Amino acid sequence: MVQNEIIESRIKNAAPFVGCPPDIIQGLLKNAALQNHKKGRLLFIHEDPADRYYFVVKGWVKLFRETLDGTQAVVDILGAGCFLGEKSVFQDGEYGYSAEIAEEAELVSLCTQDLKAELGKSHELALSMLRHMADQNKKQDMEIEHRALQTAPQRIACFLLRLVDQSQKGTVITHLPYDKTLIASRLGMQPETFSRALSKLKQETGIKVRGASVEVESVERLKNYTCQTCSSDFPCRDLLKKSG
Amino acid sequence: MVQNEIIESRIKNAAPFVGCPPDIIQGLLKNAALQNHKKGRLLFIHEDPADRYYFVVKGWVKLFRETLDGTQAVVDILGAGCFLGEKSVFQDGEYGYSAEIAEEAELVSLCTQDLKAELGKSHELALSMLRHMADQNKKQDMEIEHRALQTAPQRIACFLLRLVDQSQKGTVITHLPYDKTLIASRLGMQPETFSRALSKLKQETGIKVRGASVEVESVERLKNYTCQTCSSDFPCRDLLKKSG
DNA sequence: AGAGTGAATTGATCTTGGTCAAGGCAGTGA
DNA sequence: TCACTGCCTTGACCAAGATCAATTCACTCT
Repeated sequence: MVQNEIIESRIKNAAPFVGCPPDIIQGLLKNAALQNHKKGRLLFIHEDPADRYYFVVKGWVKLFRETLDGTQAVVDILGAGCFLGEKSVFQDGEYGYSAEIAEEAELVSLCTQDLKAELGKSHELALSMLRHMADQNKKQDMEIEHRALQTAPQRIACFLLRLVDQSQKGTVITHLPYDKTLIASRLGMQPETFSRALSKLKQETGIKVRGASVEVESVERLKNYTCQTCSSDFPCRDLLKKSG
Repeated sequence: MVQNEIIESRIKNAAPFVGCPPDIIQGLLKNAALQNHKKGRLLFIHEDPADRYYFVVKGWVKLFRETLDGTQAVVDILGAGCFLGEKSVFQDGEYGYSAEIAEEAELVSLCTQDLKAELGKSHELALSMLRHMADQNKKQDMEIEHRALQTAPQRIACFLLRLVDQSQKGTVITHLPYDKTLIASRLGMQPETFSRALSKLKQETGIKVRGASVEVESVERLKNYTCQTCSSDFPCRDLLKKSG
């Protein structure tokens, strides 16, 4: 059971599970499995019956929905430390979106039935899951606000601010975590718009971009440019709380 | 304690409280009070410490946030059967938005401390609150999708479809629940855009509008016009579940 | 009935981002 | 090294919705 120990060490401190007694954690992990997936692999499809949910150890997963007329809307891109499909337990046992591997990923696959069962047993688990859901809620709230009020360059700046360690002074260098096209879809814009908006952002805030690496000369300047049209002060409240 | 009985009868079957044992309900209502408020009354402000949360018995409440540069973004408009401010319990005891009476309203004001205490005691309450939060989540998901993919006339049509009893055949007549300006802000558009989009909708789907009353000749035609750009079939899943 | 108020409509113009088309650039594989 | 592929960028044009300004409409108050 070496694999199980690895899984346990990675997952037991994840947001929805903190503070749970060990036997509940064991119950949750009863049917867990560590998996590796290649880019492009489809994990599940919107409205399919949900038997598994997942925890991201490494890599990136794209969540999206498809409309009747075929358009694809990206819901989120999840990285290490995030869960996906876990909310199906409260939503008639169906997935609320489709999920596809965006960059080669290592996942823990878990059983939704186990989650349901343990939720019924453990009050602690229910409470931390509640906190987790509330955080998700807040995150979506901000997403709605951002999409409504921010311009394309501001949305990119906001994305960058969330990448950099905000406590740092002076010049900071970061790397875009995945393709620009994917970032664009994550931010709800077209690749062309992303490209142009990034150019504008360079002019306006003095950042420098070469390939995937971004040099932010003054975090302050980025904040001034972006956070005016936001209802909460920077650093954003949801930054410290991870898990999708 | 006549007032308490009135309150209890109205609130005990609300989504987050269903299936709770009577003593827990009593605990929740310990510091409850029935209130009447005039239009324009500010209930609480974004990021203020949250001591009360509310249940809407009658009327309409506007939820919104204000950005640093003064723009107001409407989060939602809540009617009878909805809660507001209840999520503060999981969000560091702060309100996630400001709330203002949009149309003369009757509310039950409840104590967040009591909610917190009872959540700690009752596993049932935690579980139904969890379901409630999941529904909210789904609702927000749809909101994001709609704002991204629907045109202004489609958003209005979607709003109308949610007003009419969808099972009805033939011509249906509804009434807009509040001012057009308010509906516009709820749908994230300007009043002018709303007006023009409504005209277009009249042409395209044959609906008739006079003042606040709307005559829908064919619900089917409205669906065809709107639901193409949506990822879930009509009738939308979230329709049956109320409570904001 | 008439004045006054706020909501709603309409027109003209502008801005943002989307769409379509054409290249450019970087990494891969023979 | 050279083609091939996919990602990214750039340009020209378009469409949706925002903005600004001017009425018009509906309702209340006197």
